Amino acid sequence: MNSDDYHSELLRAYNLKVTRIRLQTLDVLMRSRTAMSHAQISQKLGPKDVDKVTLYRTLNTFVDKGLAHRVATEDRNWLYAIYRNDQAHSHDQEHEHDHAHFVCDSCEKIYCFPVDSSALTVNNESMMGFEIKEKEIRLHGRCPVCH
Amino acid sequence: MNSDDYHSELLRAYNLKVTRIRLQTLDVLMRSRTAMSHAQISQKLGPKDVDKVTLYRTLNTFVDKGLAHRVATEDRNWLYAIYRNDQAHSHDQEHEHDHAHFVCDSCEKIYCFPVDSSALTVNNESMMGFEIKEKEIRLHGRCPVCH
DNA sequence: ACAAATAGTGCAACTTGGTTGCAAGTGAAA
DNA sequence: TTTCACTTGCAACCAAGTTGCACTATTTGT
Repeated sequence: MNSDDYHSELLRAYNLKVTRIRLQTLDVLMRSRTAMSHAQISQKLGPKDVDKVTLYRTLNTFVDKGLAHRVATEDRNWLYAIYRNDQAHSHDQEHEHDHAHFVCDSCEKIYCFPVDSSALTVNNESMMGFEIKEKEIRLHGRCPVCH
Repeated sequence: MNSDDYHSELLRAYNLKVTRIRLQTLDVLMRSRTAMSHAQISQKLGPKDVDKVTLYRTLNTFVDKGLAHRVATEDRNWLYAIYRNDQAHSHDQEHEHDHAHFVCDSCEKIYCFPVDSSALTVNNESMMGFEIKEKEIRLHGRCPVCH
């Protein structure tokens, strides 16, 4: 099975029609180790080949259907990343989407990591009465490439 | 010492000239338990009384000088909160600004919490080679008010 | 294999949140 | 009280993302 077939199946599994743009977008995201912005994806796809609005809608659809997730960066942009099988999330339904994001202060790339959410604890009394449903840990520093 | 005097001193301690707008902005932020958006602050101040650009600049200045910090929300806005004394941060210089933010999924307010950063760990082999300088944990759920 | 129904695409115009440039006003050090 | 750098207010601007609408492509049923 080639990667296009694989991607088609993935799209269908999420009740999405298989279109050229979705396949290409999915492919770009799958190949990237880091979460990508609209602009970055658009560039990879060839900006003339894909309308910016269509790409925004494609990405939003991926997020809405639970195929991808979105991270807001410090400079008020969004980055998108596909949920990967190999990024084993907690099997606890509640915390299925717990995340660790690593933000490189040098190249500004954002890496997504699998994380055992039970290892994330906040030991503080002032949090009494707050019901925690989901956790995201965001780490800043330097990635191996920029080291 | 009244609160204005206190705020004046705080501003001076951060090498900022004491102006009406800074005092008022500081006051609004100090009174709030949650991080506030430009729009929220502006409303508290009386939108006619403070130019939006000036408020943006005031907030940016606070952040630049280390008096406040900024959290990017999911919907690409910024919220601002003063670093408080009573929010004891780790005394480890490196991780001085480690944070826990609680995002209420109902009222969308963001609460800042003190946190013992050493309690935040990500146990994962795939993070080899990543140098972590700062950590932020972001928790989603329901705050006591919306419970 | 084909047509109808449904969903996706492309374009232009728009909205929102935030920034820049510049002239005028103000705080604080001397 | 004068000076000078810093702050403020206004208008114009910018960039990211969205909406409305006509058109096109994918899917489903036959």
